[in-house]
Amino acid sequence: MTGEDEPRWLDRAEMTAWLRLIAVAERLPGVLDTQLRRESGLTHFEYQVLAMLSDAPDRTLRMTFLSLQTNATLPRLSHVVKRLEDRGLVARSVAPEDKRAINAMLTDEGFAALAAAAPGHLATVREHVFDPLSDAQVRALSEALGAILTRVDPSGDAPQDRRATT
Amino acid sequence: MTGEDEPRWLDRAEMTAWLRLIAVAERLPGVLDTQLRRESGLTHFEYQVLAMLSDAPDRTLRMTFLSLQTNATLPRLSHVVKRLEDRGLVARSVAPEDKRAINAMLTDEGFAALAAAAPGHLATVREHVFDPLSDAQVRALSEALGAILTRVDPSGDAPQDRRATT
DNA sequence: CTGCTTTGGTTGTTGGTACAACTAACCGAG
DNA sequence: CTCGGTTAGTTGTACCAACAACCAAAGCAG
Repeated sequence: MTGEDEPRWLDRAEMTAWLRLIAVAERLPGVLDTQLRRESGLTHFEYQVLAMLSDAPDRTLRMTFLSLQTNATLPRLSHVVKRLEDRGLVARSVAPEDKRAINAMLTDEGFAALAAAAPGHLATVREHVFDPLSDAQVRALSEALGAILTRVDPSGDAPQDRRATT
Repeated sequence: MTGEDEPRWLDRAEMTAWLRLIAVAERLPGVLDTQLRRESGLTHFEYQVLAMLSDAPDRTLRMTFLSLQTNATLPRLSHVVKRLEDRGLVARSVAPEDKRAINAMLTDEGFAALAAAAPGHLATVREHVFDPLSDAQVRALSEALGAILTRVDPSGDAPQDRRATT
């Protein structure tokens, strides 16, 4: 059916890069989650949601937009936002102009929780990611990851730099 | 107690790199898992375990070593290997020289499952990761990730290039 | 304004991972 | 040889995410 050649194997340089990429992809989320949960009682994903909201006009965003920006499926976001709402960190309301849509808004308590969590999180990110990198390495890393993202996320929704995530 | 300064905020270049890094770390595992589960009935983590074993002498490795190489905790590996054993892809046996240790060995069926899964997986890796990268970008990515790994995984256990993972 | 399709979101279930507690084997000091 | 500590691994629980099924509002054809 798909009369394609056997794709060529990875050479040694590609293999090393690949092993390192999956190692980072596997371990980094755990590092971030562990620090945030211990010191702030937040998941890294919850932190991202709060951070996105804190930077939005009126601290308010649509669920669908949030799910794209945070690399999450909509069901996942729905569950998480419900828990955040139960904890008083976020409020939900029906959007006036489209009664299907839901606006998630960061509450004052949510903002306070984010502000309390941010310094420790930022320190962790610096320590584990940026401290060991030179400026040139940061640029090179960013460029390579950007190229990968065009394939992993063809719609190109993810990395809208809206100023504050960390 | 820890009389440290507020760590400096991320500048714009760092922010972009950071957003892209967490986007890749969040989405890439899902892409790999989805393809492998649909086409081969394997998790990416299960695939890694089988691949590590297939490249080892006698297709046999100790649980602890496997857990380090695959970036997994020991409890996680224990659960997964048990399931793989139930499916006949792996066999476990007590190590003769240390009766605490367990040797996991790839069975013939396990090797067959790996061989069947490999081409599709390799194609996915090429398509989503290496196709959009130049050789220079691969080298730069690898170098930056290596630097990050020294912090995320201080013991330096992860990326022993044992030839075959993908 | 009727019916079909698409879009936005929620809910239930299932499966996998983390964390903590536990058992068994090894090992070194007395 | 035995006793405390360490290492290797398993088991149970609790939580989080993926997937599928579902509901409601919007859009659009006729």
